[in-house]
Amino acid sequence: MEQYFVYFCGVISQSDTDKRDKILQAALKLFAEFGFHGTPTSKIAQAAGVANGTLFHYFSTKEELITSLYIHLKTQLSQFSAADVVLEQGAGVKEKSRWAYLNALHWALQNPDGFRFIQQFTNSPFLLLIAPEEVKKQTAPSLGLITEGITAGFIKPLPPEFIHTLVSSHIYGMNEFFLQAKLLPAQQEKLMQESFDMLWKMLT
Amino acid sequence: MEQYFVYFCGVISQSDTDKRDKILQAALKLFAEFGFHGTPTSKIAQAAGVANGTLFHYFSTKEELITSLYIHLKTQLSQFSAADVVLEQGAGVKEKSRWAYLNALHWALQNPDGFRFIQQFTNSPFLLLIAPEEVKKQTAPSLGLITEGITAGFIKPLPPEFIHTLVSSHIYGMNEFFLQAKLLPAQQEKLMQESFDMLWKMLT
Amino acid sequence: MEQYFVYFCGVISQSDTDKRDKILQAALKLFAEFGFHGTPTSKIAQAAGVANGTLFHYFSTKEELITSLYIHLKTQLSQFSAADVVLEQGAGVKEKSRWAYLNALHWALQNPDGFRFIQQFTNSPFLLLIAPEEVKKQTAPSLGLITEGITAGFIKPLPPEFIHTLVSSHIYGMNEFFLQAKLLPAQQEKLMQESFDMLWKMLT
Amino acid sequence: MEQYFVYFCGVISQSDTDKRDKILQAALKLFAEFGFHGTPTSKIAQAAGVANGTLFHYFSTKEELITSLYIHLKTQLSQFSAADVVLEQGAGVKEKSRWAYLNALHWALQNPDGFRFIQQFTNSPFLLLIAPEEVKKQTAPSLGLITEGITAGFIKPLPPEFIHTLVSSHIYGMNEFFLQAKLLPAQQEKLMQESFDMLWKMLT
DNA sequence: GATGAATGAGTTTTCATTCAT
DNA sequence: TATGAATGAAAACTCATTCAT
Repeated sequence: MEQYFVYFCGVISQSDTDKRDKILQAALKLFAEFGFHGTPTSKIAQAAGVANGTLFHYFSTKEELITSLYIHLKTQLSQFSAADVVLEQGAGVKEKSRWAYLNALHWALQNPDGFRFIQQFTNSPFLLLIAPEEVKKQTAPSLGLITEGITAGFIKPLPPEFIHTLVSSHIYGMNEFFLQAKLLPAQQEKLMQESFDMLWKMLT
Repeated sequence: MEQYFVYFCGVISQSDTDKRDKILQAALKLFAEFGFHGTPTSKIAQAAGVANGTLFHYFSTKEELITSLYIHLKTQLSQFSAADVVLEQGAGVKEKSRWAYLNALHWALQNPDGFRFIQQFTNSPFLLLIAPEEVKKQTAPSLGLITEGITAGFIKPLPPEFIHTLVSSHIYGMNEFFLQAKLLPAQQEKLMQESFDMLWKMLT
Repeated sequence: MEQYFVYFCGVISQSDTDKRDKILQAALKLFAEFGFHGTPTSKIAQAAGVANGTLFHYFSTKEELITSLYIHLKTQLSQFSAADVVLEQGAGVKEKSRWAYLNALHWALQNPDGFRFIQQFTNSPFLLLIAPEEVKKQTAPSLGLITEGITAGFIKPLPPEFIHTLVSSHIYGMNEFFLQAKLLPAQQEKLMQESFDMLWKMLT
Repeated sequence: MEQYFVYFCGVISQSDTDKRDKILQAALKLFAEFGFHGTPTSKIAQAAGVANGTLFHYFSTKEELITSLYIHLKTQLSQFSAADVVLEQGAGVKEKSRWAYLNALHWALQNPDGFRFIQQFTNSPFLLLIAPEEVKKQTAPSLGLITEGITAGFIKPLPPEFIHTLVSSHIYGMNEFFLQAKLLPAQQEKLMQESFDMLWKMLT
């Protein structure tokens, strides 16, 4: 389960320039704390240790920086969520769902800034700037699994998007609770498992 | 069930000045569309049909306007949610919960701008400006009902805050789905009822 | 020597309305602390316990309030300075000068806000708004005494305005020193007497 | 004696940026005429030939601009006053004092805007923003000379700060008179010399 | 006379973005 | 590529003044 502890910085870049990464990281940290409107680009550049103009060398607009960051994090989250599911091809729908669910929640807990940013973004007018195809790409694995579950007769025969929305907001709520309740790791893990059972009970 | 259709504007004022109301209404409409950072105070004043300075006569700060609006809407939502529950004292926990759940969802659907604003606010750094006691006041009825349900043995013996968070995010998700799916009223009502049953199944 | 302790409020009005006085008093106190640009008319009205608009009932402009206050205080100061001089008609020039000098200094120490305001005003562009005849009226007694001294051969045969300016700035400096040095009354009085002797030595 | 005629602009900058200087110069000219509250930053920027934002690139606040200008001018004045005094190490206390006195007065006459600004500033609430150590640094040379004079038995044994205050206000008064009397240079120079003798007579 | 809500021009300040180096 | 000084449009907020009551 060590993939949970992969450091954020290591995950976000790899291919691009060093500076681009530093900018994204700095932006994320500041956005999480002050919101994107409360964070001037100058502060981001400063925190990233680059010049003011350099930021605009990599992102032609503040808006582009924000949406880039969103797509990056959302992609990362959905990949992370689907990670082990892919590996355990032999597993049943329930087990695969449990993995996906727990992975997503773990990612959120490991990347509080990232998850917070995603929430902020989702509830902002910026969301409209994301191409629908991009959105689809990211929900596809989840919707696939749900469809599989419905077809196999495990999950209630309701629109997959509906189920997906319920699952997403359930994860959102769990994260919210964990952030505020500050449980011990063991308690947290136990409650996480139990919450999946509750969720599954609701959906089947 | 006609109280669901009370118009927002009628609900928000009554006691205060005319202009103060107009400002709040205008702010709500613009915030919902452009976000609060995307909405200059000058635009709000203009939309409200008052002078620029008048806005600051009623709200000494843009921030104060935003938080005032939030508290107003949140209070309205929680009162609306609890409305019939109070009346039906004889009802069982499940029925009272159903009422509270459906009421909240109805309010969200009747006041899409208001609900959208609440979401934006909740996910913004502004939330920290709200006194914790104010937050408690608003979640109290819901927590009371949950505690009652746990005591009576209906709801799982988990922390009431935990249950509350799950219920809230469930409502949040439902609203999200309805906003995007554009169902017929009848379908919507049916799915709403069914979703409560699912929720109840999960919690018991 | 009890005239030194005449209360300011008693001195400033007498004939006009109660409210006009309260406004002037409040203005003086606030101007002394925050400067006239740092003091909004609304604050003055508030401190005076009258409505915002009432201020403009008595003074059609903030500027008029400021200049009225200046003329009032300056008149008071010069009258106070000349007070005993008038009474002691038999005294010699030196003694009359000493009285005038000490009186002025006492007034400054009894009315620190007033003196501070006069200084601020004198060094501001507002000074240009005062009619030259008004200025002359106030310096007349002092200039008369100086001319008398020059004619009598006591004071150096230099332009009276020149002497007057030196005396004024001497008083200004003495006040400045007393304000900052916080001497005991007895020491203060002694130094005051000594400073007159120094001044007289310089001028003769 | 040609150093008296060094132009202000030449003195103020040298090391700093071009624009920073232009802003300070423009500010000085406008402040002298309209007072600092009567001078919007936009006008300063305009007069300096820079963009509005550029002013805030160099001075984060209007207040900072004002205090920077004050410290700059006050430093310049005290350096200028002490200039030749330092050179004439062999001279007696009286001659050194005469130089310092005349230098200060010459500076005031050469830099009427600067002196006027210093007066305005000194009589404004802004003065409190200046660190006491900064104030001390500037009065140190003068106090030193006075102390020397007292020790040597020339100047009356009174507190040096007291003497300093009297000298300062004497200079202030002289300047005031010269500004208003518009004498011929020769007359002015003669009166200046005479006024020093009068001052010295007073202090010894 | 007295009020105080309402006004809107004007002020300081911020900040995304550009561009010469 | 990278820089950071410079820009100027736009934002929040202030405040002297008016006027209907």
